[in-house]
Formats: sequence, structure tokens, C-alpha cells
Amino acid sequence: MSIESCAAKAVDAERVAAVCSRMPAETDLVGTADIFGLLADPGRLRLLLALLEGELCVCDLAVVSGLSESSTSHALRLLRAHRVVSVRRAGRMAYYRLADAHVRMLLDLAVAHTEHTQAVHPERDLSGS
Amino acid sequence: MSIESCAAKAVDAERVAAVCSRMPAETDLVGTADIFGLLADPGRLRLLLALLEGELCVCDLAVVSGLSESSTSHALRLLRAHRVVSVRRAGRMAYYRLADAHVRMLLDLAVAHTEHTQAVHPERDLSGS
DNA sequence: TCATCATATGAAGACTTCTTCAGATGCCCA
DNA sequence: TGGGCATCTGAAGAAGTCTTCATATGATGA
Repeated sequence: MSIESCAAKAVDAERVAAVCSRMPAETDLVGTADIFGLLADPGRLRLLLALLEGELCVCDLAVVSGLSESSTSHALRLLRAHRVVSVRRAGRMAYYRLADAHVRMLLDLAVAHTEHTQAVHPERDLSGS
Repeated sequence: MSIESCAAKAVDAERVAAVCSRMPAETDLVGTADIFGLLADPGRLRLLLALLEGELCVCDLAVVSGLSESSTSHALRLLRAHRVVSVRRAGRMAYYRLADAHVRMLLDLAVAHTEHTQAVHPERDLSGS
């Protein structure tokens, strides 16, 4: 959407125009949303967190993440397709590692925050304690 | 999953135990994945990016994000439920703003990276390398 | 008061996503 | 060469998500 048409029927036309002008291009936006989507599944998130410290083979990743080996493989395939992880094959084993510095940063940030967000947001829990 | 059972049938038992011991609790993990999930939709992402610079009313958010007003309202409802945004009501208008410093950081990081990741990630496809 | 406006909500349908099952591939070693 | 193992893959069903339409709420001003 162009800046002009953005501003057309806005309540605060000036701010709307400013915000529109800073809005990333559609392609970038969708790409970024995709990356967040990859991190939005607890299983995949566990896989990626496990890889923060170095490479692991598929069966170890399955154990660590609590996923079946098939699920693990599917998840890794998806992550590989998005170049978030890369593989090193050694015989019949496949060793995966994080391949995206961007994602690593997001993971680090997320971990740092889960560590002391607990005290700040104690209420997110559903089951009344 | 306990550290012991993690290590039980692992290929690299030591690393697996180490990784398991650092894995965040289920609750935190799911919470984090949820937050990433909120950022995983291009529409919601646009809404949140728009709010980076300050509050906006629903109709302006709809214009900026390219969503219908109904979609916008649904999305804001979801974000509100997760305490990612907060509302200020003035007459029949509702002004939303970012309410979560954690999410703001993730958004900043994402924006910073979309700005110059384009050249690094030309395209992605499904063929594993 | 009544019509209108900004926003909110519920329900329904189209579309994804995740997991599992069954089976395929390719490596290793006896 | 053949059996066993680690990994990969496709198909299918269940579950979830997003958008839209229709309608509701509550504020505003004629």
C-alpha cells in the first residue's frame, strides 16, 4: 500500500504516513514472519535451542526434543529448507547445526528473557494454582 | 523429560545430558513459542511494527497493516490477550500501544536484520543441500 | 432520541500445520 | 551379499489458524 493511499482516510494522517514509509517491503515482512513461524512450535524451538551449543545427530535431537524421530526429521527438513540449520553427513548419521546467526540471536534473546520473565509475567499460566 | 532418561539411549550421551539440563521448562518453552507465533503472521507483524513508534487507533492500524477492520480487531484482541499490546480508550476510539519490552526487542532485532539480510538469503527452496 | 460511527465479537469455511504410519534410501559390518 | 540401523519421505487425518460476514456494543452529535 502506497504512502499516499495510506494517509488518505486516516485519523492521524501524518503518523500513518510516517509509519507506512518505514514499513518493510512485503517480501521482507513475509520472510520475517516465516522465520518467527519456524520458532513458534515448541518441538522445533527445543531442537534449535539444543543446537545452540553445537551440532547433534538426529536421534540425539529426537531424544532431547521429545519428538519422534520422524517428527524430528520433518522438522529438520523444514528448518533446512529455510537455511536455519545445515547438515553434515558422516556415514549413516546426520549431524545438524545452526546455520543462521540471525536466528541464533533471536534464540539467545528468547532464552535470556524466559530466564527472568517468569517473575514479571507470573500470570500467563492457565491452571489456577 | 529428565536428564537421566535423556542420556539413556543417546549417541553422545554427555552432550545430550548437558543440553537437556539447559533446556527451559515446558511452561517457558510453550510461552516463548506462543510469542513467536504471534509474530509469525504478516498482518500481526505489520500491526506491531506500526506500533513501534507509538500508539495508533484501530482504523489507522487497519489502514497501515492492509487488514480489514475486523481482522485488525481480532488480531489486536489476540495480542491483548497475551499482553503484547495494551489499549487506551478515548470516546469511541481505541488507541493501542506496545506493552511488552521483550517483544519490542524481538521486533527491533527483526527489523534491523531484514534491512540487510536480503543480500545474504537470496532464496530458499525445498531441496536439502 | 435516533442515526451514525469506531470498535468488538461469534460463527463458519477455507486453508495450514503437525503428527503418525508405512515404507524407502543408503551406509555399515558380518 | 544380506541384515540391521539411521535417516528421510509421502500420504492422511486431526487440530489449529485466519478471514469474512453478520451483528452487537457503546459513544457521539444532530
